[in-house]
Amino acid sequence: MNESRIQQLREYLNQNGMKQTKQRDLIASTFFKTKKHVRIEELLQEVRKSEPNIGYVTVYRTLLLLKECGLAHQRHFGEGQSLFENAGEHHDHMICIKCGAITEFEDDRIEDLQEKVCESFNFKMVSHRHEIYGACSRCQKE
Amino acid sequence: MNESRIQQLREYLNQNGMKQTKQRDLIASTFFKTKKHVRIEELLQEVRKSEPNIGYVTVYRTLLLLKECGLAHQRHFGEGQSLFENAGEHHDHMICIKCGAITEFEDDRIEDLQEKVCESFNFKMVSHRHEIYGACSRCQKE
DNA sequence: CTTACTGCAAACTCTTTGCAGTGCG
DNA sequence: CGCACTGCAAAGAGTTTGCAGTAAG
Repeated sequence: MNESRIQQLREYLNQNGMKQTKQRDLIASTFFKTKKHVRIEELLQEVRKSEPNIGYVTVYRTLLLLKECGLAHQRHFGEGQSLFENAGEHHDHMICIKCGAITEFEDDRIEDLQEKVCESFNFKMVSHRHEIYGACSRCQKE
Repeated sequence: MNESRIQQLREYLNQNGMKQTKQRDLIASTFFKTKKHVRIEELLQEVRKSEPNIGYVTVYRTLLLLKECGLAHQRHFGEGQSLFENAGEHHDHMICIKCGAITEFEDDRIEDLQEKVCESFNFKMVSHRHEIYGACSRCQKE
């Protein structure tokens, strides 16, 4: 699974005369291991466990690269920093406005209706985001 | 319509020992006249037509105030600045990734399914955003 | 008169770019 | 070896805060 993505990245690098480096390998494979959404700073901390000298900018640029070749999506929940998520793991999000917990959901019926809405506007969908904000079950009790 | 919102704002101000000022009145009423999404800078330009000395910060703080009392929503499409939109004019958005045009849509069936998803997760929805990115009909032709 | 508001300027936060040195191919 | 990549440091973009003067109640 991760292997095929690393492979995909390598092909992209080759095709564009870009180089494979140990930083990119490390950052990408760490990112692919991450299931959840990750912010640049978090991923930086993570990769620094193996390579303490890696810079913020390299992580940043590698994520942009992954985004470019379609292996990552960049999201902007609420305010503040970007979060990156693995492409292919598409899902929508429920975000708790109290504790910040992010729960994922997927509903094919919603996806279908979405397609229909697009058709009716003659709009060609490339991607979408659907986020629900509210209180998660744990926070409702308090 | 706008009147009742201004009224609502005034009540909120009173209840919280805050003051009614000509800047707030102007900013709020200009905001309520704006149907579409507005960024701070745009609203600033608009109100400066009547009151050239109004500062960015005042517009900013007034928008936060409106958000606080539920009269505005703050959104973060893509990257960059925030956009504020009138509460009550709920709709979802289709954003053209070429020309940036924002089209609004609403689909009750989607809203219903959304409610159901929340129920199944025991999640209490407060608000949501649903955005579709792609090419608008005009840009598809090019 | 007292207390909140305004508007300037400055501080912050996160992102993006410039550049000299490093290392892949 | 040449050219792309790294990592630092500095520049940007947008937002947020501190403060002295001003005005609402």
